Order: sequence, then C-alpha cells, then structure tokens
Amino acid sequence: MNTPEINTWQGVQDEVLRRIRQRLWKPGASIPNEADLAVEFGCARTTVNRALRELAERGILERKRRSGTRVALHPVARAVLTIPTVRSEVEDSGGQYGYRLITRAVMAPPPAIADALDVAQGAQALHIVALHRADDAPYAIEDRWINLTTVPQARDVDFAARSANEWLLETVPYERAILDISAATAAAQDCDHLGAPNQAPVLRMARTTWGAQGVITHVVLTHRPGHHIISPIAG
Amino acid sequence: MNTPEINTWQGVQDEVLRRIRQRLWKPGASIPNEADLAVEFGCARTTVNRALRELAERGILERKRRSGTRVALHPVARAVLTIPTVRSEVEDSGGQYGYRLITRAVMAPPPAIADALDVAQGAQALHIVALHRADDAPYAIEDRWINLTTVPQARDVDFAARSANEWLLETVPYERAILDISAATAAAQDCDHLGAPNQAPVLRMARTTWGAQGVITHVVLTHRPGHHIISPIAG
DNA sequence: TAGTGGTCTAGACCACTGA
DNA sequence: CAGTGGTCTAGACCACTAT
Repeated sequence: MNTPEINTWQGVQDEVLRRIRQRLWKPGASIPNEADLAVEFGCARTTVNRALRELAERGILERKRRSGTRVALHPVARAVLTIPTVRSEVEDSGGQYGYRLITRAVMAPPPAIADALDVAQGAQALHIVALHRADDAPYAIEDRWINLTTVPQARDVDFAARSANEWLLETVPYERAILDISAATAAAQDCDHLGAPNQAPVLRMARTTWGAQGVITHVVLTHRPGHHIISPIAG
Repeated sequence: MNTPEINTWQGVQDEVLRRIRQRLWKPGASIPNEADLAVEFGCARTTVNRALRELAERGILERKRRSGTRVALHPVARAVLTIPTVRSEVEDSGGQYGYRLITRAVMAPPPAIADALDVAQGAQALHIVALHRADDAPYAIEDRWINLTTVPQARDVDFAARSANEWLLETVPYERAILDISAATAAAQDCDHLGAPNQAPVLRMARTTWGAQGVITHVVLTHRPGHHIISPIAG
C-alpha cells in the first residue's frame, strides 16, 4: 500500500484525526511514536510533532514522555468564548450601540465587593452603573467597581461618554481574569433600566480582573432577558 | 546594555509580554520582525516564531505577511470553558455522582427540535429525560433528543444505567458542536425534579453536536438554581 | 537505563501583500 | 518587486519516566 507523502502539519493532523474518528486508533490506545509516523508520512519529525502537539492541547491526544501518545479516553470538550466589549458585541451583530452612565460615586463597597476587590472593609472604591443599548433598546446593565488603590487615575475620569471597560482596556494592562456566569432574577431596579418584566430571568456575567498590582476591577453585566451566549466547540 | 540570551520560546514570550504590559511596545504599534528579534535574543528565528505565533493565537498580537507584527489594539479576551461530562463535573468537585433515567421514548419531536436535529417534521427521534444528582441532591436535568438517522444503534440502548452523553462519546465520533447558554425560568416539571422553588431562575446549556453524517444529538441541560459556570480568562 | 516527547538550531523555500 | 511571516528539514541534545 503506497501512502502518498504527507508533508504539512495540517495534512498530518487531518490524517491523524481521520484515523481517530474512523476508530483505526481507538480511544485509550497508543499510537506510533513521532519518529515512526514521520517515516510513514515521509516528513520530518518536527512536522509530526507540531500536528500532535496541537491535538494534545485540544485534549484529543494525551502525551507522556517515555510512555508515548494515546488517544484520549474521555476527550474534554472546550468552548472558546470570546468576550468582546459590549460595544463590539452590539456593532458586530449590526446594531447601533449606545451608552448611558447612570451613577458614578466614590464610596465604600459592601463586604462581598471589598472582598472581590481585595481591599480593606471600609476603604473607598469607585462605583459605576451604566446602561448599554442596542438600536435604542436596553441591552445590558453594567455594575462596576474599580479598585482605586491599583487604578488611582480612575478617580479623575468621568465615565459619562465612554464605558469604563474601554477606558480600562486602554489604560491598565491586565494579566488575567475570572469569568462567572449565572442565572438570576432581575432586581426591580434592573427591570426598570432594561424595560423587563419583574422577576424576569436574566444572564449574569461577573468578571474580576487582575493586573500586576492586584485586582483592578470587578464588574457584573446583567443582560436583557432572552440573551444567549453562543459559542462553537472544537471537536 | 547587555541583554542576557533568551533561548527558549517561553522566555521569548515572557519578554515580549513584559514589553507589551510595560507599554514599551504600545497597542497598535509594530514590533521588530522575527529575524531581528532572533538576533537580539540570541536564538533561532524558529524559537521567536513559536513564541509570537502563540501570542497571535491568543489575540495579543496581530500578524500579517509583509507588513509585520503589531500589538493588538483591542485584544479580545477569550475564556476557555471546559465542558466536562456531568459525572466528572460532579466527581471533580468531590461529590458523589448519581444518575436516574426519567423517561425514554421514540417519538416525533416538536418542530423546533426537528429543525435542530435536521430531520423531517414528523420523523421519529429518541427522546431521553434524565436527572443527574450530586450527593443525593438534584444537580441538573438532561433533556436530550438523539437523531436516529445518524445514530440508529441508539434505538437498542436503554439508558437506564448510563447517561446518554457518556454512551455517545464512546460510540459516535463527533466533529463539532455549538453551545448555547441562556437563563430561563424553571418549568413546573423541572422544579419538581430539581426540588426547586417555582419560577426559579436557572442556567440552561443547550448543545447541538455534528458528526460525519450530520446532527447527532441536541441536548439541553437545566442546572439547579444557584449554579455557576466559572472559567479563567487568559491575559 | 533506554525510549519517548520537548525543544533548539541553521538553513531553506514559499506565500502573501504592500509599496 | 521586496520584505515579511509560514513552514519544512535534518540533526541534535535534553527531560522525563516506565521498566
């Protein structure tokens, strides 16, 4: 059997995926080592390595030194959520974006927020509530606390025209964040702003963001009822 | 100024990230080309390439042939949600997993489901409702439709002991899927099974899965009230 | 200890694309 | 047309780990 040469990493990856999907290589089973595959495909080991490394990162293969490469028994599906700014989320779906500041105040946050911001109880922080609109309809409410210890310059910014998110992205480099998605019943005040019926179920996305100095901000986005987060899952 | 040699791709990546975060390389600005960086760091261009390629995949850099590499102006944050089986989700958090089949029937799905499954209106499909438990408390309700055209062997499986998800993962190779997260009010029946108060807000995760032959299954997981999806966001 | 994947190197050719 | 990133190659050494 004369297999034609496969000498691109994409080609190798496709062929490996095919063998896995057609169960020529079964879940849990070992596959040939890189050197052997390189010989079989007629390419360099580097090329095989790149193909297999990516599949391992996707969770489709499991690799260990010395013991070799196996087809993952229970591949863990991964959904990559892109978290755009609300502005680009609205504009990318063809809507007209609008922004309105509702309140802005320097005050001591409630204990749960102080905890999330990693500041002392009673210390002051900047609290911002704003409404995002799409095509003149309410889209989401942003309830944000900014840590004035790590981002002191926020004290001098009025966020009347621009969302704090965009300002922060440009001003303060962040290193990592945590996203927390949950369902909740819209508070009476939120219903007002969102024009939603009382007690409507809404999607909440809370995000805490860290920079080099510590927590930068904690924000809760409450979307209008009926909002969906849709994302592809790689196979 | 004698920069010490950086000759690992991780080292190059760290150094590049440092320069971006410290604004030595500003958002939107071009950075030196691969060959120059390789000379500066005292390593091979391949090494620089791997470091920069990964940063581009993460959305931190934007690369184009001929015009070079720039620091992304609006880096798009990405959250990688791992979608485990409910079993491992429960067990990994230290709980005791339980499963109970509620109903199993071959029947014609409602139009919306027939559409999602990509089968003709009136065609039969396998409908399964099951309850997942954690430590003897209800955890989530699974409402699943399986396409009997693409997965005919499901007709002969009773899903009394094992969740359909686990059976499908082992039996039918899938190629891609779409995830849809939303908030809803628990239906009266769901409240019964989940032991939840009426009208409680719940998180819904709907998933449609494709294999080589077309749609395999469409499943809606309704989590108990108070469920959170938590995920890191890479910076 | 030996076999596997992880990585680096130096060089090469190619594909794309802006000037 | 020329400069950039994208990729492949052949070879090498190393880190880890099952035996």
